[in-house]
Amino acid sequence: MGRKKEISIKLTPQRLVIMEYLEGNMNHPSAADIYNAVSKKYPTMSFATVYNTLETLWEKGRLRELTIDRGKMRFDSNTKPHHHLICVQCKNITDIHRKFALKLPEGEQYNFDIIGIHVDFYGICPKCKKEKNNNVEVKKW
Amino acid sequence: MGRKKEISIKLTPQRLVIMEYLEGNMNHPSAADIYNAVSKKYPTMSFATVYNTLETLWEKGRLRELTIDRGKMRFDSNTKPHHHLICVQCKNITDIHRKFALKLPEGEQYNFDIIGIHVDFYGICPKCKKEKNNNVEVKKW
DNA sequence: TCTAAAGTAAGAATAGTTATTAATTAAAAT
DNA sequence: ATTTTAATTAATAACTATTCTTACTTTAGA
Repeated sequence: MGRKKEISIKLTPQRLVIMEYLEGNMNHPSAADIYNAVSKKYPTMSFATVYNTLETLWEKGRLRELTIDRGKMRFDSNTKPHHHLICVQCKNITDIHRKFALKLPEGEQYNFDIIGIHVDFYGICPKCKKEKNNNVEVKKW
Repeated sequence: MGRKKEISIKLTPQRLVIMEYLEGNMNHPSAADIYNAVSKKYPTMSFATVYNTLETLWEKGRLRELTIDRGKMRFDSNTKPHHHLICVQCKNITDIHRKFALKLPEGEQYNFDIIGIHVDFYGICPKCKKEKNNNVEVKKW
């Protein structure tokens, strides 16, 4: 009935809570973000289950993994092809749903089977621009 | 005299060995790759020194950090603006020096100060295409 | 209802990176 | 050239994110 049925994974309470949290979430949360949020609703939730569920959803193509932060995965429940605008200071990520016409150059070495293209725009977001001392760490991106 | 002098960091034997290894290196090595390679020439090299040097070079704008692999940094000594073509299977990274004309959509939420744009093409490289069982892990990217 | 397969929770293990500290060294200042 | 001092190194401990292990539990289907 519900949209959730469409994906062929066993529906457990834990998975439903996680999927509910992710659905329409535009914050590109980390595994810890997800764990912290869902354990409020489901206090016995374990970190392993968060990771297991993320892995499963991703295998089913329901999730994109983002490697934006140094050493910390972030997850994007928006699986429509889109690009990202990343604030190098606060690490917030904004979705960009424009389509860019990008073609690889010709050449032997580029003879890949392309399966995806991601454009990352890096910059300082309006909020961080306003704050003082905002250039202390700007070089770090 | 040499090009190395231009950057304003103390020149130590350790740093020179690391810089020499990185110069013109197109392999986008990880910290471990670098450590393994340079400790052959300089056996007392410590991992901490590799990380310290990478940090310093990056602060001086002499290095780009790539977050391609899950949980492992890779480093790019080519600081000219360029893009990447990534094999989702063997994780090799090919540089693309074409320039793409990319503009952010109009809109309040996109009012960033843009400081960089990176395009990542994902695909299967020619070498991996030839190999058998090459779709075992293809979904994992 | 029973069974087999799959999922969960807790915590141990691992990998990559960062932090700490005492000893060493490079570059600047005599 | 020697001294000074401030930065760098090496060893290793600590930390963080993620994966693995295991015993127990639950789900879905026969």
